[in-house]
Amino acid sequence: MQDLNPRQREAVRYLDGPSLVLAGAGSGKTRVITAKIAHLIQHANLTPRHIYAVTFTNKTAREMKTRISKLLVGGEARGLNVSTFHTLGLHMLRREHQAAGLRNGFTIFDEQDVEQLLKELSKKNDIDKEALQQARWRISQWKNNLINPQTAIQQAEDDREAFHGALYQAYSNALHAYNTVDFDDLILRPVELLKQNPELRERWQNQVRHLLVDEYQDTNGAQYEFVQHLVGTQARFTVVGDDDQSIYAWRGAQPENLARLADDYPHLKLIKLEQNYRSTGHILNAANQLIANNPHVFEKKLWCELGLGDPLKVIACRDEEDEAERVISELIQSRFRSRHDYRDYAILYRSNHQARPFEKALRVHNIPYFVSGGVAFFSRTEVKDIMSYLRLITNTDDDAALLRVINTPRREIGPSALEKLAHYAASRDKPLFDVLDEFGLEQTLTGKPLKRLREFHAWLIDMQRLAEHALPSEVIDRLLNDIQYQEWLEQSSTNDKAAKRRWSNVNDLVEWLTHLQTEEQKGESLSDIVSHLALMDILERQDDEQNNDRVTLMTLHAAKGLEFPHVFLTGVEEGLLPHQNSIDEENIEEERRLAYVGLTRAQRQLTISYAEKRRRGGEKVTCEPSRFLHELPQDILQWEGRHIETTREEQLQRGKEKLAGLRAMLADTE
DNA sequence: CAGGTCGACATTTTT
DNA sequence: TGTCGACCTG
Repeated sequence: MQDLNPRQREAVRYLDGPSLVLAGAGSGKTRVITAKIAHLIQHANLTPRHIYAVTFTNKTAREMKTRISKLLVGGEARGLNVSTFHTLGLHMLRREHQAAGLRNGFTIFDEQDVEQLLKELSKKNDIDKEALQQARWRISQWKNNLINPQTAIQQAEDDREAFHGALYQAYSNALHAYNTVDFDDLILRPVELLKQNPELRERWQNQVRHLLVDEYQDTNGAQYEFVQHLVGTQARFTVVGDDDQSIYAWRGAQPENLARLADDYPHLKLIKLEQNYRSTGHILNAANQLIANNPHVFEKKLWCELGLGDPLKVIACRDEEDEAERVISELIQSRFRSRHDYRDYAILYRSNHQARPFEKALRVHNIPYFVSGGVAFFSRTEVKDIMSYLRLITNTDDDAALLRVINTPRREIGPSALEKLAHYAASRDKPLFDVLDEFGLEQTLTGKPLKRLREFHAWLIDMQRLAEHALPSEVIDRLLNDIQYQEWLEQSSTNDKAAKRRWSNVNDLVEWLTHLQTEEQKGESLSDIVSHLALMDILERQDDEQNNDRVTLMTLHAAKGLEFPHVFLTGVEEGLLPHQNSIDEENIEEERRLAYVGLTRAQRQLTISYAEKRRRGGEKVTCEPSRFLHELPQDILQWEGRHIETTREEQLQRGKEKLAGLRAMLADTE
């Protein structure tokens, strides 16, 4: 408590009702949340298991957990619930699966499964990729607003909406048949349960005695209601957010939920945290001035006591390779000067593919690095293959998983056999797996294909039996061995290197799986682990392993909530940041917030870079420096490189500075 | 049914 | 860059 400023202390102590903490970047909001949890346990007599804290990423959830246990003595934090919205929803669905109409061991559909299924369902309509995306997006939007298929169909006003509605209906039916849920369901279904079932609602409201929500500006409509129903009329909650850091509107987040809260809870206590503890003055000024270009619901001005610090450096580069080279050499020099660790540096970018050149340059210079990017890992075919196998073992109704693995590695079960199988299963109104050993199947399938299908069925039954009593790690070992997956990778990959890399990805997966089974003392079942994996509750853990002195590479989205002494904000160009799509959709404000998030990650040193030419698709395109660059206070920018508007004075100045820098370095070595 | 080859392809952000 | 799909042949 002594470490907190008066505002923060107020936020921690306030227990009389609902409260909203408007926390600017670096204002110590995580500190407030963790301190409040400790306070609730130590001074408000709440048992940890009645306290729920919700964050948006698994990483922050984990971080919060460790910070709280450091704050509390011994096992005082035991039983505390810190998780993402989706994990909380999953836990609720698990516990209440009967009420939700789900069978035990239900699985989670990921983005690709969803897309595949929608494609299958809309096959006869012959729609292109674009239209498919649109349908998916529309359905997700409906779900985020708690609109069911019937209502969607009723409200449809044109043909397209009607089509989407019908697809939504068919999609929901299919998910039900497969005993699966999608990501949106993890919020939607719990809300429905709470809404429709008074007994269940009361039980949960009694369970959740205080709810804390981090990054509240990123909640969507369904999540808003989730919170509402969990806290009930008692409304004992603390939500923390910052409208300037709302960067997930594209995913259905409604930053207006912040304002809506004040309407729904008239007694809402509003507390603003405006002192920034993270960044030096120049960095903060730049961020403040940039974000001032956005309209604001809540006025807020960040200030700090850390002094002005170094000016911001801007590096103009020839192309993306040049950018990578210059950023890395800047990093090397800086590290040499300041004797910082590699872990003190972060390279941030708008989109994932920008990481490549940096990775290459870092490898050339032998600098350890870490790319934070969970999705990429899980969309790898080898990872998806194994995941699908595991899913199928825990839930044989999961047709999507079955279709993915039934002929991988090759089992000589081709499209025509599958076509017949699917047809037969549809006529029997049963999951694919269930009809594999039916006699009736012999009407349509004979000979080798039939034999193969039967073999597959028998093998899977075996695996299921094994899964019942063996450890998850034993199951996966047996699986990889039975299907000869390493050999399959070797022969299906284009070259040895790729095969090796893919096999090592599989091993990573296995490693995390074993990790989950041993570390989490709960003794997780295979099905628990499979859903954890689906929620990407792993991998992010990589960075807190032993040798974590590495440079961090990540997207701006992934960087939210983190801080680094030195930050490189790269690819600051029109079309990239702001992204072209956002320019087209005239959604510059969110991009500006994204840039704001990037700027405010830096503690001491901020370097901005952009390329004048960049490879886009096939050919090189000329790029303009981002408009956001012009919105920064120009007098604190220190340009370097081939800036078009460079005046002679600036050139001279730069020369001098370079010399001074070299001298400093020399002095350093002596 | 498997496997090879060729050519097109397109690259926002994540639970 | 490498990933995906279409197409053809054995």
